[in-house]
Amino acid sequence: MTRASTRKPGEAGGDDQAAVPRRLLEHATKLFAKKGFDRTSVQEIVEAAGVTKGAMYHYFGSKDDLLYEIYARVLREQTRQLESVASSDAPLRERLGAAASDVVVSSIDNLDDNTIFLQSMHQLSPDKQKAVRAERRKYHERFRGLIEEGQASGEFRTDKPADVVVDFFFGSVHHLGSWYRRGGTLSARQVGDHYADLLLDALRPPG
Amino acid sequence: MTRASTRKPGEAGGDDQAAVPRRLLEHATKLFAKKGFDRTSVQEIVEAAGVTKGAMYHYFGSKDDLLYEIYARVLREQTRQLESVASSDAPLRERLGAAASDVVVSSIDNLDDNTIFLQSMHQLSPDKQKAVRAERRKYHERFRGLIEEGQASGEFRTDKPADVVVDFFFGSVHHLGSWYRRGGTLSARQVGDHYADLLLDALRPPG
DNA sequence: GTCGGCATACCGACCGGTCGGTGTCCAAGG
DNA sequence: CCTTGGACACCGACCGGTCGGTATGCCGAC
Repeated sequence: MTRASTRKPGEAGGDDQAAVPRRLLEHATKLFAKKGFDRTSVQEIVEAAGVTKGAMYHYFGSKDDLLYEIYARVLREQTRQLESVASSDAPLRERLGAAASDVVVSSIDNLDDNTIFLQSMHQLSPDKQKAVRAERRKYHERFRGLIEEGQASGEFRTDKPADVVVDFFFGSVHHLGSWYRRGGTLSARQVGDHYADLLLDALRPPG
Repeated sequence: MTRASTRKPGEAGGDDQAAVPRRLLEHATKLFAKKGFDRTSVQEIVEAAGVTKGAMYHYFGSKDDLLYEIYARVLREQTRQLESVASSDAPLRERLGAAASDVVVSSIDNLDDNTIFLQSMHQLSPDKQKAVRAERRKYHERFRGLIEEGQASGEFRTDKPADVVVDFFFGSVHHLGSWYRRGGTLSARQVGDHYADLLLDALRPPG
């Protein structure tokens, strides 16, 4: 019977013909999010993707690698997005609000990746974990910079350390996956705007 | 050689003599928090606790049971605390502030339990998971009640759904474990008060 | 013919859970 | 006081099964 397809490896097509690494990543993401990293066997992943273990270990060095690639993709995308918003020349409140709302929307759009991030990060090998953390910290620092800018200009309260506010906010963001359900009453953008408002208003100088 | 101790089973003592179930729970908590539920073998737990597998399966029906007991303990304590604060006759803002600050402090005091909650809940058997979720929802509903009370009285803004605010806040709380480190510059209570302030100020009617 | 891109068969390690047995304490009988 | 018996707490060897990873072979393209 042989796996259908006489196509070239890199060639795109319908769904079946999508590049093997992409299919693997895609199905691994879904399974990791649904059952957790440890509970998902390599066998399940390759079956879902319609290939065999040989194929997987041809493209990825280990099961860990699969997880790491998922992280890296998410981090790259979020970092890119933040950088683009934060460095515009709009007023500070708008930039922070947009950054906050955007990260919520993108977290909801990719709820699976978000869930994995939350639950499985500590299962990565120590060095890969370190790499992820470093990237993550850079992201947080960029975000914190926006808050500190507003504190320096007097727009934001100064009685709350900026890093506490950052951790406060990203805690909320990371936990979206535990309550947000598609098809609910709120769209991703609505939640994003609510969250952004709550953040900005929490930052108003006390009076 | 025989396990030292001619004490009666229930009898308390130093550390070695603490009741076996307690010791198991204690070490299981630490190990689960450090390495995750799936990555921790029953063998490791019983070795850390200084007993054998036989002893563990004498007191707990399964590895899942161990995890469930840890959850249940935390939930009972937090629910008790919230109920006590929420039903006092202090002004609303004080009650909500105290509830918020308290849950942060208790989450930090038991960072391990908190970490486990975050990472391992989905590894419980479905029925136990359901039980935990139900208890958790009751807790959130009680908390939400406080916010709705303030919205009804005009003290709090009404343009943000109370349940969104609750999820926003508890996201932050659940994520304390990913950044708070003992020995840092902030005490648990300081963080709690910061978080409570941020929540209360985010709830001020917009102006 | 040889090289990338897979498939297939298989290995060794480990893991949760079980189960027959053992030591200890206590209560009752003599 | 000593014996007996049996409940309770625990021991530790063992088992079936699973999993990540590997070794090897095949096959079409160049």
